Amino acid sequence: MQRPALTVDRNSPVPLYFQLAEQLEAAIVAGTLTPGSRLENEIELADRCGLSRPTVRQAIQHLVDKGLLVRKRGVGTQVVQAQVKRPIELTSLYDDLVASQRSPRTKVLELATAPAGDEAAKNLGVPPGTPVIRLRRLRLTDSEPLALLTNHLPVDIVDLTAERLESNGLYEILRATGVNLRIANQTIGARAATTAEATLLDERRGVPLLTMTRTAFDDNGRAIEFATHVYRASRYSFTLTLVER
Amino acid sequence: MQRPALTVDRNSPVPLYFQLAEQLEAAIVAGTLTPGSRLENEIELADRCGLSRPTVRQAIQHLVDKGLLVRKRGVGTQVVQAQVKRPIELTSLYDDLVASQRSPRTKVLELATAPAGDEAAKNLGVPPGTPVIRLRRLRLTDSEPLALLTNHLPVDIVDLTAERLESNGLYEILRATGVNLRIANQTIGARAATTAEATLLDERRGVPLLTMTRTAFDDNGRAIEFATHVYRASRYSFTLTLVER
DNA sequence: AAGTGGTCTAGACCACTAG
DNA sequence: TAGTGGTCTAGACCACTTT
Repeated sequence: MQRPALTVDRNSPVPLYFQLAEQLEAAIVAGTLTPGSRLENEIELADRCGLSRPTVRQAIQHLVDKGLLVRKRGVGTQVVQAQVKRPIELTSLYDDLVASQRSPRTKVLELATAPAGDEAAKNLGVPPGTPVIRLRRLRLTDSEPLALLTNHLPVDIVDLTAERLESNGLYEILRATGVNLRIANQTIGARAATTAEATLLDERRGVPLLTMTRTAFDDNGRAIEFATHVYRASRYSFTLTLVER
Repeated sequence: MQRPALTVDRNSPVPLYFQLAEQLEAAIVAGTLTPGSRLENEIELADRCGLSRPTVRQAIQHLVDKGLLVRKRGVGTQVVQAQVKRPIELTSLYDDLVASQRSPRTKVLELATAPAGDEAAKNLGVPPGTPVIRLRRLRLTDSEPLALLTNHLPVDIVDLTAERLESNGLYEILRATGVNLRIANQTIGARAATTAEATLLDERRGVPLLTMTRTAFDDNGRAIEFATHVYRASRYSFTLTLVER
């Protein structure tokens, strides 16, 4: 049983449950709460923090969803033993790379408005032939090609410039414009590189590529982006953590 | 604003919030609640079902996590427009295939106890050389090879027989033995098929394969399984839905 | 100004697990 | 039997969005 120091600031605009969750997470990351160790029970935790039990439960549930804690009825709450890896999130590759300090670079290959093809139209929920923004970028890290990114967006979402796209991720630009991405459907597969792809990615024709297609929707349910990305399998893979609820 | 019929059974052992969530989900699937439509507010919903607001909120939160509903403060709760696909879950490929009615078949290629190699030992958290169960299976659907599955398990988890493995998924067997899988780390990538893999999968050497490695832990945080699977990219891909919280 | 979801409280009873 | 988390209630006040 381990009892990390916990204090909440009732004058902070940050919700109390979130303050508690952050402190517990920090204690886990710092090693103050060791993997496999048990937390105090919820009542005791509530008393010690001066919070109600439902608020404490909300904080714990947050960390259970994150895969950091495990609860068992009749037993208690334990710190997960398994090392949790960063899950696939609703973020862009650019954000991911920045987060892992990989100094990404972007080369805009195409930025144009063109009639939507059948696939893009279907995924964006617009009639075929509707003008859409078509964007193709090459993403590099440490001057090595990593991925070829193709995106389609409705024309009225955001004004994109090649310049801005070379210094910011697409999702970052969307967020700054006030677009709130809420839900996305993704498919991950593999296929052989075409000659054109191989040339751009500095590989040979036929090498395995990891593919990801994604349709992202904002909080109104409107399709904001249809993406078809291919990654060099030799330099990229997806990592995720699954939590049984 | 749409008001589906909702009733809860207070004598049922099923939690009230779950009963409500199920009925709302059923209404969404059935089309009674159409995409984009708004639900009643939480107070009204609570009154109409004879439940308290926190219980109603718990039901709604469940469906938000599932990606079926979206909540916006000051606005209301809406049915998501985007079609939600089945996410990657902590289930086996076998279960997935059965669920999609694909009549899977399994051929056990190897089932033996052998000293753990470095990678398996590291992922299972045992010293290298510790005896572990090594399992290799070929999974087919409609008599076509689909994937080559390699698993390592600690010897004392479960008694496996080739016979049982040919008629049940590994996860099903584990569940039946009382093992509760709680968390798993997965990596999805791609690479070219070796000659041996190509022969087994009825492909040619060098074709792109989709790869998945997974380490699964039970609710005590003990590593139960280390899997290395390769899929024919021409016949399989991963689908998942991301929800921004 | 009115209506919505977000947060929070202080209790209560129940189901499950362990010794 | 004692202790744990799971569920549930009936309120309260606040922050945000829309009218």
